[in-house]
Amino acid sequence: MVAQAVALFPGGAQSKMNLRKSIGVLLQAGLQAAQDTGALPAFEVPADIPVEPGRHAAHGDYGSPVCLGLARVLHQAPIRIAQAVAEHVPAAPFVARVEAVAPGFVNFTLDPAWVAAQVPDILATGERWGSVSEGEGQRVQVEFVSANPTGPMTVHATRNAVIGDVLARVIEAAGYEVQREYYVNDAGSKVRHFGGSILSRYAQLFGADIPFPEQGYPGAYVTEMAQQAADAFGDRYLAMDQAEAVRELGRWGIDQILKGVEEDLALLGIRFDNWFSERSLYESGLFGEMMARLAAGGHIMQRDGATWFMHPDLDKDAVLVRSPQVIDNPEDRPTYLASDIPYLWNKLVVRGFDKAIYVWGADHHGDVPRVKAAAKAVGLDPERIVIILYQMVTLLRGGEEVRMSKSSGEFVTLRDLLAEVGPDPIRFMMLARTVDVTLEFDLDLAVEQSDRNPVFYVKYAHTRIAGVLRHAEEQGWDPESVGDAALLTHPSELDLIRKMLSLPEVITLASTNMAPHHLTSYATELASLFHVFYRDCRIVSNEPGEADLTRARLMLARTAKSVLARVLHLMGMTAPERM
RNA sequence: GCCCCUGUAGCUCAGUUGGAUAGAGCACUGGCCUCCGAAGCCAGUGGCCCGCGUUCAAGUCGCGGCAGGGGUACCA
Repeated sequence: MVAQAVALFPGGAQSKMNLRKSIGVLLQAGLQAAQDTGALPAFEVPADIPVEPGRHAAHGDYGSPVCLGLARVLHQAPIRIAQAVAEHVPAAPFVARVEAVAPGFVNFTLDPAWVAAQVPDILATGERWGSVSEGEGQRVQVEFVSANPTGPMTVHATRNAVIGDVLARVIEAAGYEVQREYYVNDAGSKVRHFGGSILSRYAQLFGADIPFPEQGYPGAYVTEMAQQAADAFGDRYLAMDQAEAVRELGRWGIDQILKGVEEDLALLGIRFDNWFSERSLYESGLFGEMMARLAAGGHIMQRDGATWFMHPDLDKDAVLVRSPQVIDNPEDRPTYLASDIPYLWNKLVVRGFDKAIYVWGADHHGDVPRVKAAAKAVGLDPERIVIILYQMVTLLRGGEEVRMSKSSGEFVTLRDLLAEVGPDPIRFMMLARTVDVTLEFDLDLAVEQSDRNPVFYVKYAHTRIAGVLRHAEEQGWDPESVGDAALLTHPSELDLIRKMLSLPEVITLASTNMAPHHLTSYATELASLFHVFYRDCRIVSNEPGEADLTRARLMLARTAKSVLARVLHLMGMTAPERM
């Protein structure tokens, strides 16, 4: 045993690493030490050591299969390697036992006294508990929602909003500097179609007949907007040139819609640092610069009077950038890709973000290779682009799917959901699945305030602790007193603390995998372990001789409450004192 | 046709990048409040779409099927 204490996990606010990684570092040291003493032949210590939480009590708290993989390189039985490593792992204050177990796992058991001693640190760290420094201050941008501003937020866009927002929160907790941006698609033909739709309805109010655009927006909200326009502006748009009226009403309409989107998102607890106009990419001349840059690189081709983008990575020979069907304004008919290229340049070069994260519905998956190819073509590293694709949402009501169709203008909006369900269940339900699966959103379940609804389980644990703390105060206990953590020795107490100690790992996992759904399962597990602790351990005891234990348990309860609040807030949910 | 996602318990889903005995909620059955919030806890029933392959080890990787959803460039 190498007599070298390793301060890998200082705990508290200074904690920059998670326990799993610390165990990995210990294993690396053990692998090296075993070679140095000749217990193992020389080989290169792997840079990345797999460590995972033990799934069964017999496996300890963490285990690593690294020696199973080394068996081939070293031409030795994995169990022999594991034994050699286990003997050479340096001592660390948080590890009580290191064992080699057949067929070749190295298992670690945390020291219970160390575990208990972390409680005051976690409590003192408060809402910063769980933060890690993976990001090392890198500046990243998360662009999300970015729904067309031609109609209210749909449930599909709501999933986007929740994923993007929670991702941003998690990435911040992982040590990145994050900007949240909404990309406003205010260029192109849809503004015209939208403006034309409003104008047509508007004209009807004055008894005039302006045909409804073929690709117009039929929803009832358009008619309501026309009424608002009539109230605010009178009939002035009938007097002016029709194309001009379409343009002005289109821009006015977009502003109205965006205001509504901003309000609805605020009710969900989501705000953006920046709203970025697509049109500005054309007005600033950046689009032209990018086209010139692409042309210089031989990536532009003219065909049928249109402009096409070419790149060897594409499965098609070329992708349309700009259409020949230009009328008066040449910027009116760009394609999606056209603005995406200058936008990307703006993010990564002009504004200098280290990474650009996009949250897209899976129906856009076909655009991924194009944007990556465009990045390469203008000389940007495609690794700096991270695109999260999430699958569709289906709504259930009364056990049946609610059919939605944007073309008919009939769809359930975020505003409907907020009125019917409220922000917390929306967020939890939208978050509880991986982005890769179609989300089934059960409206009846979401509104149901019962034990069938998982949303309330976590919040209930928080309020339950709040209730216990209130009770303690009524009994004369000082809720702020710091107890003696060494008295926390019950298995249910230690299980609860170990779960709290693993929050940094969850944040690392969710951030590196861009998988915010891990938070929901963590929150549920943490709540569950509190309930078990509550069942097994009387917190507030007036028995003589149990005053110190009560103080210690009150401290643990407050700590659990703090960590629960931290997780709820990472998910953008409230942590109520009563419910 | 081609591309992407999915297929795990009766239902809805996890499964920490290939590890040890595959987990949770709901539903169903039975138990637990004269003491801190029973929106809670405990116990029981029950599962990896099919085939081949890679590997010491496959729910996880590869190939081929089957099934469902999405996309397929002038709407973005």
